[in-house]
Amino acid sequence: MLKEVPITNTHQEQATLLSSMHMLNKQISAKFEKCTGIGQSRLGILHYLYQVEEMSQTTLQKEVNIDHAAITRHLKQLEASGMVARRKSAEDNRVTLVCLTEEGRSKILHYQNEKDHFIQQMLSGFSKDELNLLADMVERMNQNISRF
Amino acid sequence: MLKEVPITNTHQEQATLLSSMHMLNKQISAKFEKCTGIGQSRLGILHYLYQVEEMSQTTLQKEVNIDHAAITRHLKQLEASGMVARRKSAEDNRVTLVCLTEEGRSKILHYQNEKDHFIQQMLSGFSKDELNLLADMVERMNQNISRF
DNA sequence: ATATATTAATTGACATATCAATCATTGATA
DNA sequence: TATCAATGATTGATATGTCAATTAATATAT
Repeated sequence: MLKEVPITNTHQEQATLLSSMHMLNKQISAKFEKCTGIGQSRLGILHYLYQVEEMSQTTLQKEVNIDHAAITRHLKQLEASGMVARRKSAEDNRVTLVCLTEEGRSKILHYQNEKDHFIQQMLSGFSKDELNLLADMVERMNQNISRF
Repeated sequence: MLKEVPITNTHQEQATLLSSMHMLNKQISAKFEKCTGIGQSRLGILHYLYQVEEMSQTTLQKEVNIDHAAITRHLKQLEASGMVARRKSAEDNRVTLVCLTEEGRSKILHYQNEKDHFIQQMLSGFSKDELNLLADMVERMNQNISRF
């Protein structure tokens, strides 16, 4: 009659899992920034800019999946720190085109290295199968809650 | 000479995984609050208070692993909304003791139900083995970055 | 052609988190 | 016991994110 785990514990375990994921994410955010010197979102923006010559803010916004307002503010700061340059589009005066500066292009390599190192540490001890399954589960959780 | 995956792709896949986890977490935060009507941290605070008669803010802070300042602000709002009550400790006038009000104690049941429902949805299609492995991997990632 | 819609970007108001500084109280010590 | 250190809570400054309202430019429709 005994299953592996009483049904009443399942709820508790899953709640604990959610809580653990929440805490893990907070840890990751904090440590990522500490190790790399830049936040995940900010580096994500730079990452997309790196792969392209120029990009409108809206395109960028859709790629990195951050609010319009947040993009504007990130880019302002990145511009102020000399990492990116912005200019109005000639064809459509509403759009602002963004690109990495030379300085930004060289600095991002350093950030990427730190990021890779961070990830290596975070995932050390994980087998290839585990990583695949983890990616799969993350994807499925995303799917499951995307309907709401 | 061919391994399963060229080494250069591993970095990219892991970076994608990190990014997916980041996005998942943002999704979870948003949808959780939408579904339950309260944020994860806030409900976490109530959850700990539920299991106990009274608690000092510092004890609570350590349990939920949120900054002192954030705790103070959460509790102020929870007090304003009638969910919790606070009083100074007689033995030590520095400490503030917190407890759920009757109203808070009854409302939390509703929140917990919504939360359980949310989690069920999020984890639907996950086998017991998968859940165990996921919990294990989350724990290991946490361990791996705790040193930094 | 002019009024109306839509689109891109910005700004303001708000929520939540952190860190650093401060205040009040208590404990320890010289 | 008078001083100094440690502790609990609060507050202020700052960072990042959201949503809603606004502004400017372009597209559409009558």
